[in-house]
Amino acid sequence: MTSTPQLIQTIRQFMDFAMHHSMRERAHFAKATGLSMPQFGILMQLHYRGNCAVGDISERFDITNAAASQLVDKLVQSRLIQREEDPADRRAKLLNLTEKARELIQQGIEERYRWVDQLAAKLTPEERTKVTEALQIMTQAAKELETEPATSVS
Amino acid sequence: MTSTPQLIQTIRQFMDFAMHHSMRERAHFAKATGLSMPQFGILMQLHYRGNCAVGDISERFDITNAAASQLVDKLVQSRLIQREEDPADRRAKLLNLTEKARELIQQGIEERYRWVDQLAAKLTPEERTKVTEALQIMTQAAKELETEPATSVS
DNA sequence: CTATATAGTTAAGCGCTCTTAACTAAAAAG
DNA sequence: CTTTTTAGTTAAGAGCGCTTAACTATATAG
Repeated sequence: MTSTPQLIQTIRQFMDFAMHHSMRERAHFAKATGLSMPQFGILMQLHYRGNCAVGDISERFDITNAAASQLVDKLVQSRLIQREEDPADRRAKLLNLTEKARELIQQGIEERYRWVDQLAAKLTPEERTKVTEALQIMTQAAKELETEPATSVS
Repeated sequence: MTSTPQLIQTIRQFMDFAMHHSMRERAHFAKATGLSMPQFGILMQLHYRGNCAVGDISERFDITNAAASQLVDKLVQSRLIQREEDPADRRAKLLNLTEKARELIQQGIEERYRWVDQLAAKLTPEERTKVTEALQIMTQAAKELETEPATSVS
């Protein structure tokens, strides 16, 4: 248990940089597309988690069904979401991204990761090897954490 | 230029995890304290960048002076910001966090980094060494990027 | 079949942020 | 000293997201 404080400090510092850039790019993208943050969030959920129902959105963002329905409706009117009846349960709706939305999101992702590309370009081959290995370790640990119940800190 | 695609993929993947957690904790904190996202952002700016004027806020968040003034005013009424005349330029105002705000922010930071602590706790001593070294490399690269003019990707 | 629970929509109303426009007051320029 | 620029505030009004409440329609339980 020797270098833990330094480790934590190092992770926090890098995450501050990463967060700072991601937030700014996210805000910039939302502004450029005219999407509000909640609308943007819904598109990202559909992109990463796949098609879902209105209730999944209200659950994920901790808002009422009414609010989710209204947000979805605006995205439908903007031709970014397709809303159709679920044949298996005709009360429910199936939400899909339109092609227009997919293109938009792809742009957003590329913009968001431009910083990562610039960062990677600055590293030497030796550094790249080290960083790749270390972040794979971190990602693995993150995945494990996600599947565990919440635990207390050491 | 051998392993760059894998490197970039690895960085992106980890950043996705980190962003996901940071965003959720940020939203949770804002909700718990009753602060809106813009209000929270202003407090964070004052925390990280130190005291500043109203104009600095409007510039940073790309809003008008009027909007910044109104947001600040609400934070002043909530006793989270102290607003006093700048003796060097009596048109300007000096904005400071109150003690109440500092305590609040400290809680927020701890909450936001709980994930980091859990992550660090999962690593072996050997992994800790590797991760520390790699993230120091990345942070250094990020710092260098920040001071450079915007560059195109290789 | 009837009663109840579930999925979603709609409308009214509140609070928030934001903008524009008009304003005060101080600083800088002529 | 007068003019112009700068920093900030205030007010009116638009737009958005959210909630509650009332509603429709489908599915499920008794």
